[in-house]
Amino acid sequence: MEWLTDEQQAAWRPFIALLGRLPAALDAQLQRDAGITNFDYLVLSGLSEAPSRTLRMSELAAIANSSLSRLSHVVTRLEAKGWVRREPCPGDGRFINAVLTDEGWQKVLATAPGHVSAVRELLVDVLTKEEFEQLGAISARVLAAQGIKVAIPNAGG
Amino acid sequence: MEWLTDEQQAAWRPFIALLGRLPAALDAQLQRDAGITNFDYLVLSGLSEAPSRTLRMSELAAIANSSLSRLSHVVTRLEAKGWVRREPCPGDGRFINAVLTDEGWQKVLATAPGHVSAVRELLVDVLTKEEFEQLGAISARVLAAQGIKVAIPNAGG
DNA sequence: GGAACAAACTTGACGCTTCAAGTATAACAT
DNA sequence: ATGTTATACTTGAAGCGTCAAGTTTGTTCC
Repeated sequence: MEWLTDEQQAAWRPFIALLGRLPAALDAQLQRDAGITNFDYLVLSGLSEAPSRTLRMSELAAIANSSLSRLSHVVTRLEAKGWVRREPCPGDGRFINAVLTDEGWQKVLATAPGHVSAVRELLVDVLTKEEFEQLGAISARVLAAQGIKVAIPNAGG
Repeated sequence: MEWLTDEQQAAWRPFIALLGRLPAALDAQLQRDAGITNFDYLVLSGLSEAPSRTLRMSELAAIANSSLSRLSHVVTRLEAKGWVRREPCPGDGRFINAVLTDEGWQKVLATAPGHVSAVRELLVDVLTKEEFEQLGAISARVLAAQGIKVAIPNAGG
């Protein structure tokens, strides 16, 4: 085998540190201010942007970068809090629609500003416009290599 | 408040997807081939690179981007597997040294090649040299804004 | 149209992470 | 020298994620 070159390590180390720390920092803000996890937020905000605030479990799992199993557990918790409800899909009994309730919508509205601020403070505002775009492009490329395409709203895609 | 612009979202979405998926992919390889988590590996390899394969718990926590609590639990498990042992520090009774055992060293040797291959396949090889360096520089910058400095071996730092 | 297969989702158990609290040692103040 | 505060770490419980199985509903293929 061959470990990474010094140059590669100089890039790898900061990146893996970021991978470890940024999610923790984002989670900390959401937990403190809204009592939810980053993943909860991803699920709620994913639903909030969908037509009729409704998505099939499997679609929602793709948006939240999650296994169905994980999503199922989380939706059970979110349902218990009254933010989401499940509805069987009339056409095909295998599908389950997750629907954001009005209370869930209110939760998203209440939570978004603080979360957006955290994203800005931790990431967006410490980078130049070009750097942030590069970060996005690089991320998209890594995901594309795994066959994953990320949906971007308002991007004609 | 103000949500992100379309341009910013076009960068943010792929990035957060990467944040969700890459650790899972790395964990999957390590779990399958070595029965350990990414975090376990970070701890073991961190020790393997330290002088005398020994680090104080708090230093190791910094290297592994972890809380002391999390590290303490993990070291307990790694100790049970015979890969790490704890030693009180003679000079200052508050410090505890974590020491990589010979078995732990062997585990690192056995695990590293597969892990490195995964890192290459998932990340390094799908990017150009320039992109990978940019990714490292951007990561370092984001961390620096939090006051975090990442140690790079063989970099005169 | 009935049996085999597949797809979508759920469930339970186990392991890991986090949080709050606790212990033990050292440094500091008076 | 003694009480106070700070540092380094541990511990237990509660919550979350993962994995392997299980359930239910559709599809396919003679």
